[in-house]
Amino acid sequence: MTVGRPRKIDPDIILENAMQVFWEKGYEGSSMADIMRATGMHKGSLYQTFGDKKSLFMAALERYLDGMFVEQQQIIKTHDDPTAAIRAVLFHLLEYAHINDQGGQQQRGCMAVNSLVDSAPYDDDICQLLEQKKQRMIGSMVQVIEQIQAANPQQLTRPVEVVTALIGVAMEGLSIEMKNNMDPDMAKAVLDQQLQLLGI
Amino acid sequence: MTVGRPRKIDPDIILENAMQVFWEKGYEGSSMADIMRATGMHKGSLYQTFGDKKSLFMAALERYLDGMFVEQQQIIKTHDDPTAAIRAVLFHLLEYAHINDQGGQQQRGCMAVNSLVDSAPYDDDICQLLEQKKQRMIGSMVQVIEQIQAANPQQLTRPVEVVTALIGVAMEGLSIEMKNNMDPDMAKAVLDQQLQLLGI
DNA sequence: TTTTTTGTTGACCGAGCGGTCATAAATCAA
DNA sequence: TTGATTTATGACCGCTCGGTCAACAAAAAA
Repeated sequence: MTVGRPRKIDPDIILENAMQVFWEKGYEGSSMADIMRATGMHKGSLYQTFGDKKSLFMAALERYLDGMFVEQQQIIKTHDDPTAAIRAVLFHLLEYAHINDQGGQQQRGCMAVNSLVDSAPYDDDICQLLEQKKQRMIGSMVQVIEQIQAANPQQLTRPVEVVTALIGVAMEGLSIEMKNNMDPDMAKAVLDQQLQLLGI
Repeated sequence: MTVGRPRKIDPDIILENAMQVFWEKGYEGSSMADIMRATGMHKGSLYQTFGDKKSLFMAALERYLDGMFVEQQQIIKTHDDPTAAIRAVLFHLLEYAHINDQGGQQQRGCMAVNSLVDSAPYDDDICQLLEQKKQRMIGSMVQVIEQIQAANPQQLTRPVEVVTALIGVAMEGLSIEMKNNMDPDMAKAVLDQQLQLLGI
């Protein structure tokens, strides 16, 4: 076994709880006191484990993005029909933005989109992290869309880049609307319309 | 003339400068010191004139929204063709989000969309103000869209509410993308594609 | 048991925050 | 000139913030 006093709490659980706080309140809006409350750790330990607030935030954001990506890959894997796969992924994303298990009355939206507005513009590191993970997600979406095109060439009349751009923009818009209490069913209906327009 | 010491600066100019700060940095990100610097007023005067920080922010936000609305009405008035009118309004909105005359290297996005993410979720008053102004804007857009439908019934295959929802979501998404340095020409291209999809 | 290593704790720090207020300054009315 | 009225100023206040650190606790190694 390793030398020294053992950890009281698994750092992964700490990160998960910290992520929930950042997701709900944003970077600036979350104080270290909030995170202490949510994690049960004292600030000294948090700083020793994660460095500073920004590093903790970026670790939490990466956890969020990676967790989401894994879920998406699983969804894609469980669908044979690529159209069904992409729809399932996007509707799952909406569900993700809707849930708020911190007990707040407000919906949380997508943590990535939230960060895009309130953190990324003021920090290049966060900006880069988001861009990198976004490219990864677009990459896997492109694969699925190309499957659709291969199976049914006349279904999609527009280039893949246009389709992904329009989907991305719509998802970001919906995340914001949901954060401002758009009815989740309404959000799903809007997404459905957008996908119909695109032929998906 | 009125009794008492005259104002050093027109409150309207103060509000304009304060708005620029809030637009660029958001509500939480703007300190009263920032606003003092931008307006040339000392905090005592600001508090006497506007009450508190939130009231100042709401006044600035309302100024932004009303200014934008007036510009939109003018654009609509100068176009006979309703399709051209609605396109002009939306492309003008993109231009509006792109300009950054504070000298920052970052684009500002739309102040309303920014507020939707970083202020509205935590304050009912701001939320209400944004909702009210949004309804006003949707109202005037509905009028134009109904003109399109009246002139050419088979151009728009979907209900007005669906069209406005899809446009709104796309504009919000584009505002975020532009805030994260999407090329303005790219943003225009995406908007053009979205409008083509809708038959506008 | 003693030493070494690692994790935990909470008091403490300087800085910046939003907001207040007594005082000074600038105008008009008398 | 004097007093009333309004605006401008900046020192000041209490609070919260992110971050530090020396003392303490718990385990393995000696």
